[in-house]
Amino acid sequence: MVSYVRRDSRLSGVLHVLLHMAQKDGPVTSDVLAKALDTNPVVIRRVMAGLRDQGYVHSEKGHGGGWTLACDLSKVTLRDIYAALGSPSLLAIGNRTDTPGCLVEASVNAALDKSFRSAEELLLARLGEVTLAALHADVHTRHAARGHSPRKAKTNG
Amino acid sequence: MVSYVRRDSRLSGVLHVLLHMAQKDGPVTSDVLAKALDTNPVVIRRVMAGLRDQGYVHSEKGHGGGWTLACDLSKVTLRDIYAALGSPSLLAIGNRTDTPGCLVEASVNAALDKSFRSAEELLLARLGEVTLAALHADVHTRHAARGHSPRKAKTNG
DNA sequence: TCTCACGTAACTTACCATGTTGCGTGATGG
DNA sequence: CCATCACGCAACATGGTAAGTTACGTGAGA
Repeated sequence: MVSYVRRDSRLSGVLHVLLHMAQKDGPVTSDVLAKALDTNPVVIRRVMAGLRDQGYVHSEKGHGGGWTLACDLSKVTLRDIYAALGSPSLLAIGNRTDTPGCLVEASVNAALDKSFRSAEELLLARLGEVTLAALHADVHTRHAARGHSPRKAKTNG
Repeated sequence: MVSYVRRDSRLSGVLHVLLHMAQKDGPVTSDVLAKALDTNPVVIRRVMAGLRDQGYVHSEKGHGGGWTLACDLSKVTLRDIYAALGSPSLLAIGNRTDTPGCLVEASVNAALDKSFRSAEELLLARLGEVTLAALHADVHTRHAARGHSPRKAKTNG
């Protein structure tokens, strides 16, 4: 009855991947993406599976294959991506029990749940305000601020 | 470099304990509290250590010993208790890396952090609005709604 | 047909709140 | 003074999950 939850960075990772894909013309292989994120290709495929199933990206096998964007970046928000990952738990703290047999605990649960829910709602709302296009534009802005030419970006890391 | 975090229910547990103590006149032993929370006395002592160090509760050894409240319930909020527990992580999702060597990741981090921070701030603010006294009153309200006499409460669970 | 790249299952690892055991300390009471 | 109680604390065990890894299968291109 103990719910575990590791600090989940899948959303962060997926966004990183999507933005890298947005900077490339052709398909990008899991291997290349894995190197960019300093991780394993299988991890990339695993985490991208949900996005593929929901049509945000497309994958192709064989020579010249890899991952390509299959959506309008200006119409997809971080909240959409979060949902595509299966809407994992947002909060790291929670109630001891969902079905308290004790009035005291029921009272505690009610008070905490109220706060928890409002925080979750706010977070989801904020994620819903940010489009992938906005993020992509931000990357270019940061590049310019670094004194580089916006195109032909070096995309290590 | 992977930050782990189990669904933390210490706040929930501590609040449960404090409210039970508020309903008793004398000291309450870790053993009694442990039975109420269906856990181990050592766990109670461990989680209460922070509260004791910060003066919210008092502990006494020997015969007739146990835990007693040492604060004004109307002046202590859930946020105070949360802080006394060491301000554990609130969010279950986070960035892959805190120090990105990649502009793309920096951009992702910035966007997510903004949302994360606002959610955390809201949650803390909400917790800061609820006093232990309010929770205690809520327990009595729930008791009355159950058709019991407010005093002499049965405090199982 | 060989290589590439994804698809997927199975296993391992890392991490940490919680559970548990054991021993020490101080206070009460006989 | 000694037995008992109750906290203090260190040390170890447990359990669950994201991420890492290995292995094998499938389909597409050269």
